[in-house]
Amino acid sequence: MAVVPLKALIYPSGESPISSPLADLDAFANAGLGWRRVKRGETAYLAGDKFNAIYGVRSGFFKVGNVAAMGREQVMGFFMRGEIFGLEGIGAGRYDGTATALEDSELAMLPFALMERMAQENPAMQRELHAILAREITRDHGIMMLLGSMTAEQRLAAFLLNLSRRFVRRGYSPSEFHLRMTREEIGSYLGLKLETVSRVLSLFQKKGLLGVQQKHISIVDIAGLESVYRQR
Amino acid sequence: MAVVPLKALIYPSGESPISSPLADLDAFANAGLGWRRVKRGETAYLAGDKFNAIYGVRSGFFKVGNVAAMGREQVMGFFMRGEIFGLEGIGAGRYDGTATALEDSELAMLPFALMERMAQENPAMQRELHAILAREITRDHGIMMLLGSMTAEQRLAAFLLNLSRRFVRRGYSPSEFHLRMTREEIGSYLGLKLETVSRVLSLFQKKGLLGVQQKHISIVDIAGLESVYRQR
DNA sequence: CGCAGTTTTGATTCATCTCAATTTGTGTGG
DNA sequence: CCACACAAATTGAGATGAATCAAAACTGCG
Repeated sequence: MAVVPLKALIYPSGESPISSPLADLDAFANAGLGWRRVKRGETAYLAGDKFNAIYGVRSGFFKVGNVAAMGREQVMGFFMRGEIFGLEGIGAGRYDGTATALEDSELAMLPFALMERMAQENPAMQRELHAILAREITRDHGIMMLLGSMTAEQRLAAFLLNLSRRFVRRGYSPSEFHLRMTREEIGSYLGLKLETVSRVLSLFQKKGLLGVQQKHISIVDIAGLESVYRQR
Repeated sequence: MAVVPLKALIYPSGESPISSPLADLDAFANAGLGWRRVKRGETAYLAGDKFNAIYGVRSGFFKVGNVAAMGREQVMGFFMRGEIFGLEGIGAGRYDGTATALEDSELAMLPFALMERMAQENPAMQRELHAILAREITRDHGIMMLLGSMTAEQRLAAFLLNLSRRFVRRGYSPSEFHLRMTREEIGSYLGLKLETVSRVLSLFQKKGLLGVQQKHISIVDIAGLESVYRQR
């Protein structure tokens, strides 16, 4: 049996944007694991769907959001190439959010039952799985921090710095990028209204921290952004 | 070897306030697992400590908080008997919060390496472990929802209803309880200032939803609270 | 190439914060 | 057991950051 590291299941070819202790594993290569194309605007799963797999982004960009009781959407996360989403489903056995592609994308499906079985037999795979879950917990705590105690400016600064770091790890420019999501989606993610997001972006531009051209962002002064984030 | 369900490690005697598919497992009983008394105001661990175990509350009440950069504390969670905390440590190998007892308490220490080893050999234990991690993710998402899109009144209502549900599961009254934490800690958890917490509590009282006597809360109108929570 | 969806910007309102004073409760030592 | 001191909670008044409502400008999709 061929030994296939997890990363190879997510990334098309040899590349490994994410550094993590990768498990040697074989079953995936054969097993029901599939790849799936999802076009912009289409969904990988809907809130309420039965949970069976987590997803790795091979290419493209996703949002996972939760349409709560009364129409208002809450975006729980954005995911780019090499990142994994769908973990919110594990608890209840159903996804509690809807995953929507923000651009034409490719997904690797990682059936959870299979992952569990493999983790059972392979300590490295187990570590990998726990790392994935732990990363999600850490990520969520960071967001709680943001939402619980930061101003609109700090939230936006943190958001942009976080995006920048993630882009850079994937080999893109840290300072020039294209937002795939609308102001409304950013706002939902950060607990702000779209007008506020727009205003703060304009403010940052006026302060000389950013260049903003609709969805094109260029970070002019990273240190400045960081100090906005830390201020107070 | 005696077969000991996980719950028995957390609860002193036979009782099982939490319903979950419990693993049959033995190693714990013998292994390095320990119990620990923590007095009110003392800590189970500090932010930055090396992560080695997660904790089950056998009795008492804990808060886990994160003193970010500039003095301002952010409370990430409150934990009562039968609940498990310390999971934030798994990701980085260090706890990123400080766990403080809000009353004299007893903790069960669950060494994580041991749990992983056991999960490796015992599918039921593995399921248990994943359930613990998944529950934390679900919990965090709920809090993100709160913080991202709810008013002060809705947050307080959700908080009280959540406490009530948790108390009831442990065999306490759903409508009469004693808050172990200060208004400031509640506020930090909910992304509000202590004065706001106090005001909203007073408002609820005036509306006839609650009786408030400092830390004694009696929920007079659960349905009313629920409708506050859902309103809009 | 036109139009719907998105973004920007302005004016105003409102919820929550901040600052401040008072009351109430709690733990400690005489 | 009482009294004192300190911490926690309540309440008020005013300031403020973000939301809301509204209009105009942009733009990229079909």
